[in-house]
Amino acid sequence: MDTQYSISQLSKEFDITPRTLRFYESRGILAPRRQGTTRIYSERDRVRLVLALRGRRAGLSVEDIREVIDMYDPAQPDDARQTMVLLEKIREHRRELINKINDINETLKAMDEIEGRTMEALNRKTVVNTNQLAFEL
Amino acid sequence: MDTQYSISQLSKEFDITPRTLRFYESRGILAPRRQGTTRIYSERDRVRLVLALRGRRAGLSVEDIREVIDMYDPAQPDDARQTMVLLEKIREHRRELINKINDINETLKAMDEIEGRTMEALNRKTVVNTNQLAFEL
DNA sequence: GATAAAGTTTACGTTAACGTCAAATGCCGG
DNA sequence: CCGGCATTTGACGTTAACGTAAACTTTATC
Repeated sequence: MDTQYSISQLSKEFDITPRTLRFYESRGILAPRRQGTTRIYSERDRVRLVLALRGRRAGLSVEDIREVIDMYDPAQPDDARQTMVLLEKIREHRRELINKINDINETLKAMDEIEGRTMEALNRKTVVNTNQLAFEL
Repeated sequence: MDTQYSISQLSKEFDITPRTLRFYESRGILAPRRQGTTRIYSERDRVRLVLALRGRRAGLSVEDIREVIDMYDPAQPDDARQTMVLLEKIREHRRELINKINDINETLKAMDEIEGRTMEALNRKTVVNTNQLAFEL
């Protein structure tokens, strides 16, 4: 079958603009073939796009995304030295991501506490308001 | 004791520039008192800065950070309606953060796989190189 | 074969979060 | 009193990740 997609199909499916797809192409993340001048995206492009959007939501830069995806989907085998360099980059990314998760968790904990305290305060206020209301009736 | 800090002390401690501290002040996150024209940061400022930097690493915008911190450390009690609005914002933030963690975890899983495959490839290459080396010797 | 719909390139615009001067002021040891 | 260092305000500069508009071409449709 070798499914293929137009730029508008992909942009609708993932709720991004064509501009974003062209931008990712300009940064080496996507490489659709051309039919004349029109872009035609393959299944492989679609997979790379999924990974890219996930990385984006995870907070990676477009450049980082490209590096990671290229490792995941190696077009040409690199020499060992180059591979080690990239491997170290991946590990660094991972350390950063783990730190990020920790920060997020801390923030979530703080939010929980805020929510608890706020609800409590809110209840107190509601009681007061109810009393006032009762008083006025 | 009521410890207090100069702008350079805080910027060194947290490895940020004075510019960042002034910027956060301009956005309502910090509010150091002044001695003449010079900023003097209190322990409360320091705490708010810690929260701000954590939120920053977690991927919150400065505006979001301000909202969250203000809820955490309410200067004046808000009316109930306003409180509900902020509370809903907090909950939305939390949903976003949880999604973010999921994306990060997916990315980490992909990285694990990449690392495994890369190590494998690397080992194969090393063997080849070793052979070549042996051949040349 | 006109017209609309979709796509293309080029290029300038936008926003967030600071960076980077510049020019002036405050303060301190010698 | 002076040179030097810390700070201040103000303003323009920077980068990333697209948005937006213009001017055209291609493709589909009636």
